[in-house]
Amino acid sequence: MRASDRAYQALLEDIVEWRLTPGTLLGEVDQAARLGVSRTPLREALSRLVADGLVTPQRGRGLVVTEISLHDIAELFELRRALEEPAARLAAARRDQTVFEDLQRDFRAVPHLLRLDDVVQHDYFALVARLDDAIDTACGNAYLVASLRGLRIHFVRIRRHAAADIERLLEAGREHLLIVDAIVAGDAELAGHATHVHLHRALSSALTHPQPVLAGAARAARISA
Amino acid sequence: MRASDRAYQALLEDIVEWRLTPGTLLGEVDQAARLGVSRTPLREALSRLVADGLVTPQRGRGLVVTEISLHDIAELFELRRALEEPAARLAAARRDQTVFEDLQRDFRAVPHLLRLDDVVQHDYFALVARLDDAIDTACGNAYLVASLRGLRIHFVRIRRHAAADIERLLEAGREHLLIVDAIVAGDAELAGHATHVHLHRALSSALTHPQPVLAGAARAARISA
DNA sequence: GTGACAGTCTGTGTATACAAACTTGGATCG
DNA sequence: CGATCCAAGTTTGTATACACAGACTGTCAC
Repeated sequence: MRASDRAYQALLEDIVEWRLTPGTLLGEVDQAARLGVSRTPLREALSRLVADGLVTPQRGRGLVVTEISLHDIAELFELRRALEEPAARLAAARRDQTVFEDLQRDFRAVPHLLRLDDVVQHDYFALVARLDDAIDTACGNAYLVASLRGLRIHFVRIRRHAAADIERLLEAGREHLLIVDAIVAGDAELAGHATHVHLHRALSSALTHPQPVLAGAARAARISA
Repeated sequence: MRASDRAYQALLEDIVEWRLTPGTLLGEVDQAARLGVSRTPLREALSRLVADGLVTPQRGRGLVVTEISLHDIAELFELRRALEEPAARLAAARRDQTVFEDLQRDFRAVPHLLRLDDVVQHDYFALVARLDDAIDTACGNAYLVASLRGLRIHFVRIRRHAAADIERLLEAGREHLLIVDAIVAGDAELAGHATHVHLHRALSSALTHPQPVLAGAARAARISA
């Protein structure tokens, strides 16, 4: 594996897992030393992260981990709606039915999954990731999928510290199930609208339960400013 | 200006203007020598182009200028619809009215613009670019705008050698005018649907008038394969 | 005491040198 | 005659060194 790939993966993980918090200055020599690579591959990794939007060049300071505010989250949800509604519609029209029938079974079992203990929350996210992959494959549009992948990186960062309200997860499971049902039925309109509903609920939940980490991020931003 | 930026701009122009045709192998030493920069900034420029989707890593051969087929164009139009419809809707809701009233005047004058001679086609594209910028500003969503910008790069490449049918351009002007009218009126539904109509017509036109360059690209691909 | 200027220092941008991997051509063996 | 292996060359990946620019600090002058 290439050193630049390792550096990219390591930095991506660190940012997404909030080990590198928003506003953190990413000096090339520091990070290169920390990750055990030289500056050349590290710079490539950083430029990829800039392209992803996880790192921002800040005039006079260098590269910093991108800040994320509640307003950013609202904008991200707007873009997500723009991309995921058409993706769901296209998936409903072009799907491989058996794949989504499997997902149907698994999403019906979500209440079981979440009732056991709260470590299984991870399993639930893995299931959602499977749905995302299935939709990506089914919608059959490489450019759309590329945009979706770029967008989802931001959401795994947000989700890491989202309020893990079990009631909300169960509700989200039901919303996802409806999307899957619609795709199985080949009902593009319903798939799109069910996606709209799901994103609306998810955003409402995110905005009414302000996440502690975001408050922390805002504080860090004020300090570093 | 940084050497990596100059290299990026130069390569971008070369690809978009079809001086570097699809399938062309971009050797690092060759291009670095041609552009008068060393390999380090050139590699950064290439990685940005890969992120843009204009250059593709081809296993075993190195980096090549991305191929573009009629199928790709259809997929690009799907993504464009996904992004531009919501952008138009948001712009209608959040616009600064005076900006779009100016555009209204200019789009009404398009028949004049195009009747003079066919060099002015360039002025027409500049006007469309102004509309794009106005919508970007008005829709007030940085993430959506970033995705749109990434997408538009592909369309300037396609458009360079699109069949310059004057009738189609006049029709496109009328379609754009309707979008502007809807935004001025604050009618989000109409803005979205007018955008849909415009993109549908544009795609139909692109598919029914197969562009000679794309045929050339396909031939080049066969030769290099 | 405050402001401005200069010097130093840190950090990014670029170039070059070196190493490793892959491809291609040729030669040898089956 | 064909296939496989080896070797050489080309090309990418990585490291390091050097140069330049911008920011901070200290001192001097007003």
